[in-house]
Amino acid sequence: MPTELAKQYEAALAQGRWLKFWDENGYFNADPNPAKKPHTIMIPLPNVTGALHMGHCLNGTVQDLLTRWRRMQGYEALWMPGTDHAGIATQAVVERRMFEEEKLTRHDIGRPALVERIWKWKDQYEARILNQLKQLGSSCDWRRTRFTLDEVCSKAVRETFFKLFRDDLIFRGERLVNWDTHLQTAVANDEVFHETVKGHFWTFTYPLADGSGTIAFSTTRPETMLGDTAVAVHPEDERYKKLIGKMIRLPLDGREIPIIADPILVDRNLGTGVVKVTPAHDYNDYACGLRHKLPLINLLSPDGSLNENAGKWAGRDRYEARREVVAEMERLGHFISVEDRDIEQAHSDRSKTPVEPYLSDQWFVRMETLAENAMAVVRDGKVRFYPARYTKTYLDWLGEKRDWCISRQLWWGHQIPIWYCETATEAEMKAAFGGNADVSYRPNPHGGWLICSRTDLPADALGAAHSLRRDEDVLDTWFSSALWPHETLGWPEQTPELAYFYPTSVLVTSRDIITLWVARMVIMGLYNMGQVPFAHVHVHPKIQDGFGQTMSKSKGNGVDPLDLIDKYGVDAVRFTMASLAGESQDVRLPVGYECPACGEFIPQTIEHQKATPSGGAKPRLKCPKCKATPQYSSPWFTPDEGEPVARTVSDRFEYGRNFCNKLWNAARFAMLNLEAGVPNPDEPDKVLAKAYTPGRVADGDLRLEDRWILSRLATTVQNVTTLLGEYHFDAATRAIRDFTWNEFCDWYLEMIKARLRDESTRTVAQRVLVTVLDNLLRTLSPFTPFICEELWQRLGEIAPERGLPTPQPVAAAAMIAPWPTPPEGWRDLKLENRFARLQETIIAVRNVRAVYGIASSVDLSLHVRCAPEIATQFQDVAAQFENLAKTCLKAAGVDVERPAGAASFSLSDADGYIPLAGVIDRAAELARQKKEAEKLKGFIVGHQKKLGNESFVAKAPLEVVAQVRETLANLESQLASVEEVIKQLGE
RNA sequence: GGGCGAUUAGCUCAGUUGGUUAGAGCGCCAUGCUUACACCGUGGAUGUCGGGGGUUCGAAUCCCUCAUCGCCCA
Repeated sequence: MPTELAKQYEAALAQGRWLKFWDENGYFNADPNPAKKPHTIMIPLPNVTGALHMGHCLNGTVQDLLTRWRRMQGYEALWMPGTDHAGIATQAVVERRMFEEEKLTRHDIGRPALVERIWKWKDQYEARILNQLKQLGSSCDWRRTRFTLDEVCSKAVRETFFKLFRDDLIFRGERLVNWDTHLQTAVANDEVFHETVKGHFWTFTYPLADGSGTIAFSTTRPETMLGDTAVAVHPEDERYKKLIGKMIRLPLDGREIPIIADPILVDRNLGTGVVKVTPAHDYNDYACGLRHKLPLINLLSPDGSLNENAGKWAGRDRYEARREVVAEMERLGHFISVEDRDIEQAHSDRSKTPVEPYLSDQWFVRMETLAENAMAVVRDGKVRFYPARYTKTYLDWLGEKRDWCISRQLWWGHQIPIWYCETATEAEMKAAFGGNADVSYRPNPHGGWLICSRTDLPADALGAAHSLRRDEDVLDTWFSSALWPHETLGWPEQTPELAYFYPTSVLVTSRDIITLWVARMVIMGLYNMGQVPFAHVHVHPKIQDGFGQTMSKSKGNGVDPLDLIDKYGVDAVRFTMASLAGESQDVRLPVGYECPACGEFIPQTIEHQKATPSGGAKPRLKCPKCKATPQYSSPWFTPDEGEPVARTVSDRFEYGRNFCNKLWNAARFAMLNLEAGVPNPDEPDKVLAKAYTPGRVADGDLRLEDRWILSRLATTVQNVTTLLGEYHFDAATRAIRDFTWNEFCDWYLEMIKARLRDESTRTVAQRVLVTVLDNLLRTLSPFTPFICEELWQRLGEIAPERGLPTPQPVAAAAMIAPWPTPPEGWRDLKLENRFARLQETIIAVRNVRAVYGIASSVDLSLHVRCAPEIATQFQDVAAQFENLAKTCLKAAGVDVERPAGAASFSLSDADGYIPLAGVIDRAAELARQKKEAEKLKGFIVGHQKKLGNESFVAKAPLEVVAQVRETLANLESQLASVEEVIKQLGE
């Protein structure tokens, strides 16, 4: 027997129940199926440094919405889950934690022990992340979950590196890199942030080598004078023109360096117009050095101290050396001045310490042709961005074609499959590897050989006489994630999955990784597969906190979606997130905490975000109402066991929760009325006998409101379908919400209440009602799958066959039911217009009731003056006036007169009068009508002005002018009616 | 410094190619236990569309400029 639904939707019950049901039935799984078209989405692999926040929640909601929608449309829909090892980020987090808690560095415990700790961290966070995704209802094929360091991905990485090396697209080169002296690794540009720090700006002189004078220059980094290999001036600078080509003797170490002319490096209006050039320690100087073939002097050791090239300062920390160098210059009489200055200093995002430009040997991918190919497919439209403006970001970045530094001096990641041999001869190399297609080698520019191999090489692969040494570095994380769309499907094996699901359909991501990741996936997809990795890239908004800061794992402002799911229900969270997923706007999400003692809302402050567990005690809130001091939900720490926790809440999500409750109750009402044995509210002694039965409904049996709701349903479903295809999730959400609440609930359900109470009209009303509800649940299922499944299953008990005009058996689950495709014939715009007039009239009557404070229990009468054909329409729906406005339509026609003592209202093609003898306050009504007249006059003047403007009439399109004329005529006729009433009231 | 985007009601956001009187949700005011829903119903108030200039018969919408904010790149 069907059970009666609770008055409120209990989200938590549905969540556990249907997740299990879907999983047990394998509804999330996708397998190659020639009978269906594939639809594939690869998750933007979250990294395992920390838990997911609301940005990921939006990202996941959108992907699941698309996947569920396409699945219902009949696609074999695969959503592939997985996580990223995030080399430097994860290693840094684990190292930092280890240092904070145990005062240990990685050098204290060694490589294997550190890697083991990182794996433990990974296991913990991977599990947490996957659980967060599952709780969101993500219909991923969980059997296929991948991790970028797992066996399948590792094989793909190795194969790709080997191919690139063999094709001479990978090379070893000496470059300036951003060096993190704390972590002792190169960091990529995108791992660097800039921050203003207080520094100094020194001015010194250098003596000319011939003793003929000095030249003054300024610097913020005096210690780099030890690595200067030139001094540059502007070629057109009259002050220095004659010095170009002369030599300078460096006061600190006596070296002689030339004065060169460089219009790019030097801005002659800045400072002294003279720039010292240190090619090994500054990016601009490096470029200048290349232009002038200057020598490079590397001053730094990996730990940030100066090396042997710094002479007597070798071994000193660079900042210490800076002070001493300044003192030395002063002692030698070359110091002129020093001033305070704010300096834009590059910092490592990982260690938060200043990075140094550092000359080192690194591995690079040659980007020239790879980038060109990746640009071509976007220009050709083989990959499309939604919104299209992001195309520019992508093309601009790739257009620079900067070689990609892929080596990282880390211990966690894919170790570079390169072996060095210093001693072997070319003949020996050929003898050992000549016929081996799995090994590729070439000379090392520094001497010896670079050997790349598909499989690990033993140290004695070249015989006992030579030893091989493997490169210790690992690959940039993005190297493996660039392969994500094909490696997850089994590449380099030619699996059936790869053949069927690749290229994928759409990548759903946020704009900050278009260059980092999207571009690289296109590059590698083309290189390995010869095909683009995805046809569409949808870029959704970023979630910001209440203070306008991007929500991120490192800022401490990340809100755990599970907190919100716990409070509002998963459907509410999904529905709200979808409503925020528009074209361009970033979205602010102000949050707060809920006091576990009294339920008070406590807004979040920056202090809450920043508070970290320093030593034993964990941070707490203070409730202003009950003075409790609970611990609170935060990405930084786990609350103590058994401690009451203030969870994160945000009233934004009441939007989704309220909607779910509305849907729930609409369905509850419907189901109550589909069953027999329900008492008739009109006649409580009698019981409604007719339960829902499936059956045909002839066209002629449909009432106005039936045809209207079916028309609106058809329009709505069509809109939602179009909007989803354009990735306009916010508009799609609004469309389906407005239909559900403002049309289905507010009007349709209200209008059929009377029919459901009447045994003779009950059957048809039931059949239409059940059809609309069925379509509604299917349309909403991708948005709010849990509540829809719950209602679908309950509805299935009562109405296992349903639909118009002929009922059909329904699918076993809402999530696998077909996406609705209401017949085009249901749409009837003329009828919708007619219905709109009815709504307008009812609202006008309700307005009168409200203005005069007439209780809803008091019946009103309505007299309508209008054209005969409109009068007929009013008569047709007379019952609805009773139903929706407790008003009896007494008369309608051309010659209807305003009864004395009546309140009135005026519509564009009808005037309404409501006799209120005894209730009406003549003066108040007069004032009300006068106000209305003033308003109308204002509009009329505006329109008249427009029509009085000759250029408007001459230049505006005909239909616009005609429309203004028509509106003006309507306004004037309305005004006439109002003035007539005013006149009568005045008599 | 370059690029992209934003600035609309107290808050969070819509506003398709310029065209009647600029919308929604929350909040606010008034009112109602009308048996689906108070996570509700009914009615209402609220805007110099960031500032300034321009194009146009007509600008929230197009152009220029300034200010503020966010992101990306240097």
